Formats: sequence, C-alpha cells, structure tokens
Amino acid sequence: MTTHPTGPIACRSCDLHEVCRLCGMIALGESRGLQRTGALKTLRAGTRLYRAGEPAHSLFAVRQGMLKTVDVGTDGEERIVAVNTPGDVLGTEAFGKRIYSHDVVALQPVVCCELPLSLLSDQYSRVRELAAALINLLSRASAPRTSLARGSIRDRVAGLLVDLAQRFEQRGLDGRSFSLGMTRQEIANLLDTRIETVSRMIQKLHREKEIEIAGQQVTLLSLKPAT
Amino acid sequence: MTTHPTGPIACRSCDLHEVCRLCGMIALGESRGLQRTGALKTLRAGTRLYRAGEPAHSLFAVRQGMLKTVDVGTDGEERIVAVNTPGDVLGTEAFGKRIYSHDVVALQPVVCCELPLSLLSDQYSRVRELAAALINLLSRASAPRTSLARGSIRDRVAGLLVDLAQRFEQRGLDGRSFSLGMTRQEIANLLDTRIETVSRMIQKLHREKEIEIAGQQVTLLSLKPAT
DNA sequence: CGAAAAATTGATCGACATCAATCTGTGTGG
DNA sequence: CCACACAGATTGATGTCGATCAATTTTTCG
Repeated sequence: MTTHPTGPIACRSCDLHEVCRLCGMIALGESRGLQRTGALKTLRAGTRLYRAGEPAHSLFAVRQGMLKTVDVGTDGEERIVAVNTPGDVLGTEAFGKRIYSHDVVALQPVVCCELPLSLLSDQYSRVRELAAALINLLSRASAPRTSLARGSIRDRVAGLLVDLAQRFEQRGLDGRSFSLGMTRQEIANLLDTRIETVSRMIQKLHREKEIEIAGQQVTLLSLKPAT
Repeated sequence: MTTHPTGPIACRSCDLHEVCRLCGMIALGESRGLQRTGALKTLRAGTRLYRAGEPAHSLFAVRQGMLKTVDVGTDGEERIVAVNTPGDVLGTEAFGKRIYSHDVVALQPVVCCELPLSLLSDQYSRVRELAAALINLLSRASAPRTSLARGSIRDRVAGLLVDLAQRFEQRGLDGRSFSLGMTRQEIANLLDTRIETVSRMIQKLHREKEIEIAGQQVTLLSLKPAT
C-alpha cells in the first residue's frame, strides 16, 4: 500500500498564517483556506530543504509532507532532533545568526511555502503588526520542549505516536489514522534506541490492541494522550 | 567547602543586553559592565521564579546563580527540561501565550533582572530597533536543541559537564572549574537516569583523570568539547 | 552533637543492545 | 510477466549496561 504525503493543510491552520496574511501573501477573504500567492517549493523524498551552516535567506512553512531536522556530528553520523509536520515553520533561527543551524530533509514528497527574510525585515520596520506577529511566532517556538527520547521504550514509542496524532489533529488532519512518514531506523534514531527495539515495541502495541499497523500506516485504537 | 553562587556576570555578556540597552535600562557608557537600573529580583535556593500556567508579565535575565526549568507531570513528578545559567533569558514563551509554560526553580541563591512585558510591548511599537532586537533574541532561542539525555551514560555526563563549561566560558566565567549547582539526583533527572549511575560515572571520570570532583565543585582536566 | 539529606559503593536483576537469520514488499531488468 | 535484488522489517538468541535493592559513608545544618 502506497501512502500519500501527509497533508496538505489549509493556510488557516499554519503557524505562519498570521505573518503571511500581514505580508499580503494570502487573500483577505481567504475563500476556503487556500493560499493565493507565495513561492511554493517542492522537494522529493530524501532531498534537503537546507543545510546547517548555509546562509539563511528564507523562512519555510510546511504545507504538505513530513521532514526531519537533523544534527550531523563531526564524524558524519546523523541525529534526528525533530520531525516536522504540515503547519510547522522552519528556519526561524535564521533571523539571529543568518545561518541555518541544522539540516532539514524531506521524508516524503514535500510542498512548502518560502518567505524571504528580506521581505519580512523590509516590512516589519514599517508594519508594526508584522513585528508583533513575528515575535508571537518566535515566542511560541522558544519554549523548551520535552524530548521524546526519555523513559522506557514503550513510553517513547507511544509518546511519538501521540505527539504525531496531536499535531495532525491540530492542523485539521486525521489524528487517528496516519502515516509515520519515517522508517523504523529513523524512529529508532529519533528515540535514541535501535531499530529492532522499535520494531518489537510496535508489534507489542499491536498485539495489545493499542494500534493497528501496516508498514508506516498506523491507526490509534485505545492509545490516547497521557494528558 | 561552601560554593559561591554562579556568577555574577557582566550585562555585556547577557542575552538580554541589547534589549535592555534599547529600553534604556543600561547606561550607554556602561562603565565596566555594571547595570544602571532595572528591577533586580533575588531568590533563595529552592524558591520559584514562576510556575507553569501562571499569567506571564515579565521576562527575566539570570545575573547570578543557576536555576532549573521543570515540567511537572499530571501525577506531580518533576522532569528537569533545562538548567539555566547566568546570561540566559527566561520566560520568552510569554509573548505568545501570555502564560508561562514551565516551573522555574532556583538551584542556588539567584539574582535576576526583571523586564515587564508591558514595558517591552509599549516600546517596540515605537522603537523599531527594539522589535528587531526581540526578534533576534527569540530567533536564537527557537533553534531546536539536542537533548543531553541521549547516548551512553558516559556521553550524557560528559556532555553536561562540557555544556556547562561552554556556557560559563561564553559568559566570561571560569569554564574549567565551577560548581555543578545541582545535586546528583537533579543531574540524574536531567539526564534521564538514576542517582547511583550518575555517582558511579562521576567517580569513573575522576579515576580516569578526566575531572577533579569535590561535592558539586568540578574541575575539567582532559575532558574537552567534542567539537 | 545529632539528625537528615546527599553521596558513594556493592550485589543482583532486567530491559534493551547486539548479533544473526529470515521474511516482506517494492522496484528493476531480462 | 516473472525472477531477482535490495531495502525495510520482523523475529530469535545471547550479552551487557544501567536499574534496582541495600547498606554505609560523608556532608550539611539546626
């Protein structure tokens, strides 16, 4: 079974929405949540949105598909720091250092909106609301996030599934049944464990009727947020 | 041996410096890095700077002493998400939700500067540079951070020590010899492991002549950043 | 000084890592 | 279309690092 790329989502449910609106990227009437303009960028699975160290010129908003944010160690081995889902904004660290701090790689075919920093900095000195919207956006991103790679393997795997479910739900997608978008190896990397361990835990959750699983396609049954 | 609280540091080496300057909190001449005005807040070890869910009215900059940023689960058990050292800015998530997202607790006697959000939002609509400085500040904080709670216990403990050393160095403090500021229990919590394991690894690093250790006072010998 | 908290050390156990083999699905070239 | 190759995933056997249980020592502080 071939899975579709995750999304697309409506502009209305994107973190960058307010900023786009103030930049005039979105029709004010916004008929049914579709974007009006804005540079769309598409990536094939496995290709990079940007690399660590590269001069930063744009912010990106994920519209469709999933990506991974990766730290590449001195020896070249990679560590997945975060997975990025539709509605996320990428490259926000660019305002400060003018350089991207991580590699970001498409896990699936990806479509995202590109917003040049120049456009933003030109305008926020004139449009007060835009500065406020940017401060808002960055503020939310600045809260320390609890790592998924903590506790027992069961907690980690369940935590990842619930995290993804919540994100999708929040963006108006299906939070009960979705594609993981990642291989077991990538999940293992993200959760700081091994591929065999991930596989075993997924099968265990399946046997316990917490989830349905077929390849990367999951359906959450009794598994629910711990909140 | 009683350790002194970590710091104080000079305003010049604080993340909030530029913002303070633009708010007129610091003398422009800034003779020898001392602050001129600004509400100073002091905390005794163990007391809270603020709590999760509390209405947020201020940003804080740590001037002296260390704190921990804590997630409190539904069942009341706490998880240390980050440790905060002099020069760090706390409460940046306040712009967005107007509510603090974590508990922040002093590990030592702490002195910090308090900057009311009202003062900032009043002024950044008028002073363009201030908006830019805030965007800069938040931008840096928005980059995903690699968790210390990954890899072998040796990597985690060494990672913590090097992380602290680098922070102190960056703020003009001694990065070779400093106080951990935390109990072994708190280190264990932060690194997602157990107190006995932390103790054993610290002793091991000592036996291997990587560090000197006396209570919470560490000196790094051969241990160096992996960079 | 004496009590309580923090830290160290030892013995044992278990969850996850590691090593190894097999299975499944997907795309490719004959 | 089928055989094959290859990557991804699953499953089993065994080893090991860190958790757990327990006791003692050291430090802190009233």
